[in-house]
Amino acid sequence: MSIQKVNEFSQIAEMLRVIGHPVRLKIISELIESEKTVSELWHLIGHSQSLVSQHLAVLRHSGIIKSVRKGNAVYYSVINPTVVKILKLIQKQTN
Amino acid sequence: MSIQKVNEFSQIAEMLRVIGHPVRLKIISELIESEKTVSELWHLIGHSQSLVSQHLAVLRHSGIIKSVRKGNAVYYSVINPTVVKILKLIQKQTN
DNA sequence: TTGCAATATAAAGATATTTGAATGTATTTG
DNA sequence: CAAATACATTCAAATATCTTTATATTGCAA
Repeated sequence: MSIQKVNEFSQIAEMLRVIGHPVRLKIISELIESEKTVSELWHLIGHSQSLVSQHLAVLRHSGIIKSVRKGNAVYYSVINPTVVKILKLIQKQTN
Repeated sequence: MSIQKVNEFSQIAEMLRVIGHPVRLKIISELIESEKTVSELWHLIGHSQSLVSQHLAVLRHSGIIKSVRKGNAVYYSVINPTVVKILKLIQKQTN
């Protein structure tokens, strides 16, 4: 097994671990529907602003979502296409 | 958001978290190719028997793999179809 | 420029996970 | 039956993650 392969596995595992958290999974599924601000997410999900913001930071640091500031608000959206595909796959399985 | 939905999210997140570990991801990808024993896995992956066995237990408890004893050896294989689909999806993205 | 609304970050404490080492349990073979 | 092989479990230490609380930053409007 090459070093490349090992790194690949680690990176993929890391991505799966990051999306493998109930709050983050919920955030992602909301953001796939449409981009949203922190306060929209926070109210939708029913957790504190701080908690949502911190999970958003985790998702951002791992390159799964991006943020764009529009005035006072910060809009988040999903940018990792693999994550989108995984979520859609899961939704298909679940329904 | 219904209680059902919340539980669904938690269950899916849990599954993703479990497969989101480098050793477990490697184990799963080996087992998708073909069922294997602990000692085959252990030598393939390059970790101790104990470590591989423990991760196999985690995967087994979460219903992702099953074990079948054939005499002295215990054969493991993947039984969760969603996990298989996710792995195949990722492999497609990666190559 | 002061104050407010929105968001981000830091620190701390609680909890969970990971790992290695040691030990236990089946099963086969001599 | 005893020894060897294959695998599982348990325990403790190290490390990582999660949540809460408090505080900081940023942009805007008055």
